[in-house]
Amino acid sequence: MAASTKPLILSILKEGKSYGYLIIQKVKDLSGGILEWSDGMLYPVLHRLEKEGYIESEWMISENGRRRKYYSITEQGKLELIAEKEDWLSVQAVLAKLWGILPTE
Amino acid sequence: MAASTKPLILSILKEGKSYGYLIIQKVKDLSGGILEWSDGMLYPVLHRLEKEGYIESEWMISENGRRRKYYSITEQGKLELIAEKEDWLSVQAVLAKLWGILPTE
DNA sequence: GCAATATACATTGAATATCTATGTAGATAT
DNA sequence: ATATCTACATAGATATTCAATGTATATTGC
Repeated sequence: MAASTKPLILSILKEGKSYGYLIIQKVKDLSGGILEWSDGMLYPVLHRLEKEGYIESEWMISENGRRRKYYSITEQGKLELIAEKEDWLSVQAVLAKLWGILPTE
Repeated sequence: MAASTKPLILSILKEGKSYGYLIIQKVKDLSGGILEWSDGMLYPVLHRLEKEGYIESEWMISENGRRRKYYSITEQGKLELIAEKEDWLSVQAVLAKLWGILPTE
């Protein structure tokens, strides 16, 4: 389910700028190793989100001389995240009912 | 987000057989009117899920003479639902962390 | 010093998914 | 009568997905 990439990426970037490789690590980390994204899957999504204006990028050189493309969320991206969150929680609420579990807050 | 159609449809059919039009009503109902699926969106998904063996169908005639195609979940579909549920909850758990809300159970 | 691994980004392209528009048809309500 | 509701279906343009492949530098282990 790669449909979850959008809210996940936007949510991560809302916490501060990050770059492709680190985002993959972060997702793996937060999920306890369950979610393992490939780079070939992520980069096209980042490019698309940038093209759509939800995130923006800037090249930077890290301490060790490695080049990285840092992404940050835009104002438009923050609005989009709010909409994505609403959508997600709507579905989540229905599934929670069907599965007999508590809805999130 | 039509990626949620699969777990939603399988979850609804796990509660008992149903048909296209009623599934749309059920989703609208459970979501308090938020999720409004079009029939042109749903039917191809039903056909695909049947082709993949997760659900099966039979034509029936309702009390008022209307023809309906009832779908039921298969054993394979039940297994798939378990997997889908796991996937969903994995993403849900990560989003819950990022959003600072409680994870579902 | 060399090989293996980790870091870091990018694109191509085939396969698949999405969903609007459109069509059919009978039932019910006004 | 006519509008609305019930009920299913497909075509096809558009978008998405992701594995495979390619480039390049840094670090670690031996």
